[in-house]
Amino acid sequence: MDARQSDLKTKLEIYRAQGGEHADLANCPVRGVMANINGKWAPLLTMALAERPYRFGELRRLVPDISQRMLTQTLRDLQRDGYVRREVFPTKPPSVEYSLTDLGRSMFGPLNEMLMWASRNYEAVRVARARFDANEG
Amino acid sequence: MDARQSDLKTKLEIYRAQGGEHADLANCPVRGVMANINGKWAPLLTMALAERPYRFGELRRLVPDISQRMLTQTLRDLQRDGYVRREVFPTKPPSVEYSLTDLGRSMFGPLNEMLMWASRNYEAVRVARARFDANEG
DNA sequence: GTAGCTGGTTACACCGAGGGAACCACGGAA
DNA sequence: TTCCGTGGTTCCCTCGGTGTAACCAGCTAC
Repeated sequence: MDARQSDLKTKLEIYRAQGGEHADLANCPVRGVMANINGKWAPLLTMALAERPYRFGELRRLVPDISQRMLTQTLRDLQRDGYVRREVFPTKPPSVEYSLTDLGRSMFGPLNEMLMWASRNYEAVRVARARFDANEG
Repeated sequence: MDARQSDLKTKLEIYRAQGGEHADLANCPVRGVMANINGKWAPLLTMALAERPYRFGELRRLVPDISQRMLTQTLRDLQRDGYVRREVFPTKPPSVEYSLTDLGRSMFGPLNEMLMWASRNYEAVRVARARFDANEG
């Protein structure tokens, strides 16, 4: 009936129709991609690797408040999704270098725009939060 | 020493220097902004409101698998950060309309680019995951 | 011999995001 | 009178993301 109204609505209906019975929005494939991109440390590590390749220990020293466990796990998740390439060099002791793939660099484009938006506007958000909280109590 | 190397490194040092003692990267203000943007339902609701204003019940019917609790909470978080405006109309029964603010529309730009990237590339990510998992077991 | 660096893995605990269901007040309709 | 629709709120519970600490193998330097 109303063309403007049916935009997102029909998108959602199409998505549900494609996916069959279990096509709830909670399991949308876009969500599955976003989840790994937006982990607690993934954006920061992606930023670092977008600049140049880093070795494991270098990343560890660059970001001191990440635990070794989460550094390993986040890098593995990024590697699994195809954003990061892991290369082992037979030095003594063996060293491991992480670098962005083409897919990773492609992903970093929009991610970086989000991050830059946040760093430009976090002050406005802080003000909005303060005003909201003031009108509460 | 090496100009290329010092890029992110010096940024992080500057950030730590600004923030004093408690300036760990885990509490970076950019993180605080990103957290509310990347909630489970926030991107979907922002997409809906970027299209046109919606009433509470409309959003509820548009996204059936969100619980009423999370719809209320997510909308309130978005409102608190200044992305969403909440207006009550004295109809019978009273209705509540949610719409994007200018800040919200500004935020939706880069968010939408991330979402579009994900919807263009989730197949590549799925393939990368499958290959990674195959080389594991 | 003992300590330290390389890059991990594993067991354990915590806590906060999110889900489910019940409840609320108000008014209209059958 | 009872039910439904409006837009919430509150309690309780689960689960997964994250942190802490200990442990591992191999080689080097003191």
